[in-house]
Parts: sequence; structure tokens; C-alpha cells
Amino acid sequence: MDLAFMKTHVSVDCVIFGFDKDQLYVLLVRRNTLGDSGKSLKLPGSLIYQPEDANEAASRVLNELTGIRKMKLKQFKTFTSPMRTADNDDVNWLEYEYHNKIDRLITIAYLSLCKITRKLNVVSKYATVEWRPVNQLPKMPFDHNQIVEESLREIRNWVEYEPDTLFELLPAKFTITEFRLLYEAIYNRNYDARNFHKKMAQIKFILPLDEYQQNVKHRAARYYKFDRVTYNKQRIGM
Amino acid sequence: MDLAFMKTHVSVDCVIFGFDKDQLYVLLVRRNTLGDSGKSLKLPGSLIYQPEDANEAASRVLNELTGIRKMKLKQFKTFTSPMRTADNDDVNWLEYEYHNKIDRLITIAYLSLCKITRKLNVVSKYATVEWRPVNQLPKMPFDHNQIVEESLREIRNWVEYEPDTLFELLPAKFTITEFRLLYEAIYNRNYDARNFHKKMAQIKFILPLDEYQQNVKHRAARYYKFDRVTYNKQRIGM
DNA sequence: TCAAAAGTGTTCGATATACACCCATGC
DNA sequence: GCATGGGTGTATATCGAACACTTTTGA
Repeated sequence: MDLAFMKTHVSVDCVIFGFDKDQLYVLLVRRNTLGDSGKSLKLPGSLIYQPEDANEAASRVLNELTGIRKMKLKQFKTFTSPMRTADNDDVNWLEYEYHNKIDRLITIAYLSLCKITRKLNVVSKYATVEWRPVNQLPKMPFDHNQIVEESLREIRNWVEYEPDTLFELLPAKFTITEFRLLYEAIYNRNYDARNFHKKMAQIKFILPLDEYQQNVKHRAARYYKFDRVTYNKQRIGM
Repeated sequence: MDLAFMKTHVSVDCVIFGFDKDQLYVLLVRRNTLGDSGKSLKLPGSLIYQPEDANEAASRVLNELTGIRKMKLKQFKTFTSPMRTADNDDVNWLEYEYHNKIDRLITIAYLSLCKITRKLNVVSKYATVEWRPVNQLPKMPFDHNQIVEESLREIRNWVEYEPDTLFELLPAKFTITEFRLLYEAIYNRNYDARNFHKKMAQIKFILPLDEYQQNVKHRAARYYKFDRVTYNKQRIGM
């Protein structure tokens, strides 16, 4: 056993989910490639600055991308394998990007949710920002593919403890069918539309509006909205 | 914003739960005190060595204490606040213990379970090892009190996903009442003894033995055991 | 009038809860 | 024989699963 203690840089990486139609998407950034490893898309992230804690760093990354000051986010796992930086291309990019010699790097992974319709900033250090379907992700640098995989398990946990997180993924006004498709995407199973309706009707913080879809070539669906006031009241009682 | 990136040592800290009678206990170590902050008990932990990942470091800490090679363990949260090392006494102890200059330290917290009857090793760097009731913990260094608090939420999650973890806390042969008291301690609520019995009877991997309590001044309770073979078979089918 | 999706109610089985009495043992 | 905890069964409420038809709208 080498008796030296690990001293290392620490980064945060954010798995930001979006939802459209019937699918979950993950927000990836395209780094300015050096060499050509083919792995040009990656999770947005950053090294942690000296005076920050990890939550602040993740908030900063999210804010840069979305402009939202206080995004909901959740730390879910820290990845520490020395093999993370096994690929030289990955390390070269890091050192170029951060102007620091980097031998080993651990990362604290965060989960966050964002409306897919939101206009995003292209942060200077990246060429583009892209939503990619979670089922068809490209090969990414470091262990980013593994991080996304593990985040999927975590998202269910999150919505069970804090169901209001779900509404981060939906537009302010949504139909029950849209909501059901979101559930189906997250839990990767189907829900009976009738039973689902019944359940929604019982949930007090989901309010029916007097608005209906326009210009659809079938019966127009009713819109609903999430009511945070009622939600918070219920939570206090628990 | 200070543009220096954080470069830091990383430690693991282990919250090891034990169970006796009707209470959860946490395993603490007594450090050889320097100065007298009064905070001489702390969670067992260690800086991570250069070639290790965090799981290996946590396994090493657990192994040193219990002699068990492959203890079940679960990473649950990383604590990164710069304020962790705000107390000079804490930092002095660290630097004395590890012969390293330490300005900032983040820690990856692990959860583990151990039979409270197990004979423990006193690791050289500690004076003693002690089980303390989780409800009456002393003030501990760093953010160890907060870590334990957050671990309690995590333990429920763990036993729901992997119920076999529970049996790490019980002797090989246990009564249904002992098992119920464990549930009550973990979920901090009472369970009806009759309904609990009924539920246990349905669980196939809990096997009744032909052994009963001895020398009790009331009707002797039957012993049961956990059957891992049946447990694994069921799991595969899920 | 047809296609496409919205909306609605009932039945059934499984599961969780509430609750009361007899049993075995040591003293 | 009594105190102590062990063990059992029944009735009820609740929740989730299965399931079919009518409604609205645009083309």
C-alpha cells in the first residue's frame, strides 16, 4: 500500500433531465475538442472553486446554463475510481480547459430537472448545448455514461420524497396525458389511463383549469396546473 | 470569486449501526485527545490513500474495526462545506494524526451495519471503540453529528431496496419480537405484534427453527433465521 | 362518417389495520 | 395462581389493477 494520501481536485457533474412528448432527455454540452476521441459530448460540470462547497458549484453550473438562480438539485453520488482519468484524451482536455495539472479527479454527481422548452445559454467554454434522449446517449468522457445510468435510479427516489420536483419537467399548464407520459418515462412502465385520471383527481395540489387544448384534431384535453400553496400546506401536516 | 480550484484531501467516515434490545447504536471511536475540546468521540474514518477509491477506503476502515473482509456498506452523501474544518482543535488533531498539513477536507459518508455482539478490534490510532445509543450521541468533531442524522434517513431507504441488510443487525437466530423491535427502532413507530407476525409468516426467506428460548420466565419464543438462498432466488425473479 | 384521443365507473383481489383472547413458563 | 410476554384469527377499510364504452373535434 502506497502510504501517500490522495490529494485531488474535485468536480461536480450535473445530470439535467428534460421531458418532451414521451421521453426523457439529458442536457449535454459539446466541448471544444482537442485531438479526436469522438467523445465530444459530456455532462455539464466544473471543478469546485476554493471558497465553494459542492452545492454552490453545482448551482453555479446550472445557473450558467439556464439562468435560473435557485434550481432544484440533488447530490446523489460521488465517483472516485482512480480509473476515471484513465483516458489521456480526457485528461488532456481537462488540463487544457482548467490550466491545471490534473492527475486524479473525483466528481460529485448532481441531479436536476429543467423544462426542455427553456432557452439555454451557451457557456463560453462549450461549443453547444444539446438535449439528447436518455436512451440514445453517445459515448461520453470519464464515467459520464455510468453517472447518467445511476441517476435514473435516483430520480424515482427523488420524486417519491418530493413529488413537486416532477413539475419542473412540465410546462405550467399540462394535460393529464402529458403527466402520465412523464410517469411512464420515469418508471419505464405503462399506467392505465383511467386509473391514472382517478388518482390525479384525488391529489389536491393538481388543479383543473378552465382551459382546453386548441386546434387539436380530436377532443380537446383539459389543462391542469400544480398548486404550490396547497402542496406546501399538505407537506407540513405530514 | 477566488479563481483557485479546490485541491484537497478526501476522507471517508463510516456510520456503523448496531442494534440491541430496542435501540439503535452507533459505533464511535475515542481519539487520543490533544488539547481538550471535549469532543473525543467521533465516527471511525480515514483519509483516502492514493491508489484507493472511496469504497476501498471505507472497507478498510470497517475491516480494521470488525475484522470482516467484505462488509455491506453504502455510500450515502459527500460533505463538502468549507466550514467543516472551522474548529482548530479538529484540524490540529487531523494534522497530528496524519502528519499532513490540512487546510480543507471533504468527506464521503458511508453507512454500514454490524452485530453489536461482535468482538471489535481497537485500532492503534484510537484509545477505545464504543457503541453509543443513536439518540444520545455526544457532541462530535467536524460535522459528524450531522452525518449521523442524515444517515438515519438513509438506512430506511437501504432496507427497502435490500431487506437482507437488516439481518446484519440481528443475531443468526432471532425471535419475531426482536425483529419487530428492530423495525420499530428504524422506523421510529410501533407495529402491531399480531399483524407483524402474520407478515413474517408470509416472507419465505424467514425460516422458523425448532429452537425456542431457554430460561425465560414466560412462554418461550421461537427462533427464526434468515435464509439467503431463498432470498436470492426471489430477488432474481424480480 | 371516420380517425384519434379524452373522459368516465365498477368490480375484484390484495394488502394493511384494528382488535381480544388463550398459551406456556418461572416464580 | 399470577405475572409476563408469546402466539393466533377475524372483520373492515383502503388501495391498486383490470376492464369497455361514449364524447368531442378536425379532416
